[in-house]
Amino acid sequence: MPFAPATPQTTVLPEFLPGDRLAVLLPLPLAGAYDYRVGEGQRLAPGDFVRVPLANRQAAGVVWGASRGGVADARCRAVAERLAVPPLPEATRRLVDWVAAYTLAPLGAVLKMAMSVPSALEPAARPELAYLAVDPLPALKLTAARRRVIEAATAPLPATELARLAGVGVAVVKALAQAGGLLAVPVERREPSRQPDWRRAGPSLSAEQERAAAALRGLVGAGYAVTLLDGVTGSGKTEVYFEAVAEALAQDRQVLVLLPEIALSAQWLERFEARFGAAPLQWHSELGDAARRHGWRAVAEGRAKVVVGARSALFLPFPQLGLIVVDEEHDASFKQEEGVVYHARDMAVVRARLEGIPVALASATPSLETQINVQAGRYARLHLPNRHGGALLPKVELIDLRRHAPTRQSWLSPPLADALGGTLAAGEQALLFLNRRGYAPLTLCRHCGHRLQCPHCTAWLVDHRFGGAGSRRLQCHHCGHVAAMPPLCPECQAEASFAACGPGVERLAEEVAARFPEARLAVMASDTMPGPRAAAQLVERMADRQIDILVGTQVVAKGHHFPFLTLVGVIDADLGLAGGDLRAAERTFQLLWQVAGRAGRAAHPGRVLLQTYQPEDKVMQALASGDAERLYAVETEDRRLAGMPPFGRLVALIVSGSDAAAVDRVARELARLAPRDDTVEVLGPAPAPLSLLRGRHRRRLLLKAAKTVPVQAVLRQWLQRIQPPAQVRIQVDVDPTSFL
DNA sequence: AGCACGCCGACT
DNA sequence: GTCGGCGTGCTC
Repeated sequence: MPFAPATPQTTVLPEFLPGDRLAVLLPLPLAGAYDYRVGEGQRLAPGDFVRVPLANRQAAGVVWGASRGGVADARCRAVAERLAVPPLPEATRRLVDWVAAYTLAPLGAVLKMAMSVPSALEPAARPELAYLAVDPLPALKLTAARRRVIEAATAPLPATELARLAGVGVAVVKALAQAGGLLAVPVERREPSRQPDWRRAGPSLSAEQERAAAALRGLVGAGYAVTLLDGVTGSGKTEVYFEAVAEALAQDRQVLVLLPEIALSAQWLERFEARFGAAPLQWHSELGDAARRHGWRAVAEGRAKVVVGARSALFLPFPQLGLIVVDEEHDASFKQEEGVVYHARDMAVVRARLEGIPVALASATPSLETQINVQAGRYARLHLPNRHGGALLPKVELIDLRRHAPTRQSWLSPPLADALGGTLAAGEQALLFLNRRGYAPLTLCRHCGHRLQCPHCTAWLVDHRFGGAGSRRLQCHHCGHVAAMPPLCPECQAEASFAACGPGVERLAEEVAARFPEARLAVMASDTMPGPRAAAQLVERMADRQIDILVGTQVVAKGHHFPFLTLVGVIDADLGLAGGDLRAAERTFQLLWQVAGRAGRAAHPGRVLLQTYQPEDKVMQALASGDAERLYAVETEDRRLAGMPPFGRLVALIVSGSDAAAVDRVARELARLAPRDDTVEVLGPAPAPLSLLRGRHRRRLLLKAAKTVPVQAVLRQWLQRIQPPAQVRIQVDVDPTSFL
């Protein structure tokens, strides 16, 4: 876990005057800032956005501070101009510095995340003009075309629309306006959207919720604090942290709510609007350019009061941040694995510390790291042990697949099939969970055993039969490679010899449809829903009881509320346990517990059936008994004994490139140059489990160190001693959470 | 990230 | 004989 050093919050900004040298950081993968001279008539301060000359072009950057020298006067060029945008706030700049130092990412690459909308720095586009006929019409040459334009221009219209209406070219409209026949008026700016209103009455909270809400409210405005909001599914965590949001708004501060991308659901937004009477600003990867530009500026100018977004929202330039909430804090998608490798939950804690504000981490299944921070007294904990409205937690039962084996090419064990039949007969809904997209994860030749593999990755091609296009195809889930099913086995040329092995959600749905032909069935997976709207529609149909059985991957687990769902069946509870991942047990528990929590949220008690080959496993036992504490205690002890995070530190180095031999050379060289002392241990190199990914060969090294070791300094020294050829890349992953 | 510089294949 | 492919290297 990263900890930001305590530092004073206020600094007197030095001003830079013409002729002074200063450092400008550019959003490019450069290790540090470049020196520039302040131009004539300019006054600049740290944080100012500026345009500077760079080689034969110009680039936007941020004044980072005083010059660090070392560049000849002749090479030092002048700042072109200061951009008309509020300066990047000091806390945001320090976050950029901190994240770069912690992750070993180039400083400029981190700045790029805070400058994610280049067009937002440009001066506002001049307002669009609308044209209206001048009345009375001045004397001018009126052609037939012009007359039609005058007749159409009874109300202000944009030029293109007016031209279309009059059946003329835009040139006619423009010329007529020039001649004085049309009056140009700026189009009225889109009405500023309504602001969330904290004065609205909140929902009635239970005594338990009110206690937690009061505690969180009390932290807003009182400095840095980390609080775990730990509440069972359906306990109303969201409503509790909304009260802290209301308090921050009352203090006229901004709020950032981070959610896993997938959980940015219509249902969450509905709840927010119900509480505050207006939508928050949404920030996610599918935003269009105009929305991004508007959003970035609204944050920078302090107009956006509440921002809800996926991890990248953490780097928005809030000038008045008063509260951060990280919902579903245990979720693995907060870890960014590409480019700048960082964990948004951990960096949110850092940001809160740098801003001097509280951060709330919410989850029904908190990560082990966070729980250990609570035990160590670093984080406070607010616990909501009961479901809101008295709903009962579902009963979790294990189905031992060794005793209740499904028949061949079937995935529903007799007890689960019986339960499904009963649920349908009672007119209730069921959810079948299988965390595998497509029809079958593996296709092999019955004659020679050849397996269909991705040409660019160490991965099987997944058979998709009922995908969007309707046609059958093979797909790699790592690189997106798509291929048709070959007519012959590429190895032995046998005809029609392919056999699908194992189930995906599509195949499971096929079986369910065959067994329960009368049931209304839907499949929910990230690839069966082209966007958040499709997901919302499906959730709505489910809530409307237009679906009897929903078959889904992990996208069903996140933030959806299905009031009439009473049965959850987990097809392969063991799926996440294989592979020796440090967090396999914890993650499997979190995912399945979250899936189980979909059942029985309203008046009906729910039932959860887990199909497993290892019912005696500690994870299965924890799920069946609901005793998470014991599982976490065992996991904590295991990690402590092994010196694993958070009791020790890990850094992964991934060496990759298209030339396997070159990659191997660099990986071996790294190992040879590895730091040798008794505080660190270097393991590897070893081929990565995904030893080929997107056409790049990959080798891994792992540095394991005691918690007190300054791993960044160790790594910097280590990496300084090696100069890999350009085609070979060394990626550093501090605190890795994935070991692929 | 851009953008130029620099060495090897298919065209006017 | 040129146009152009993208590998490599630099930008205060």
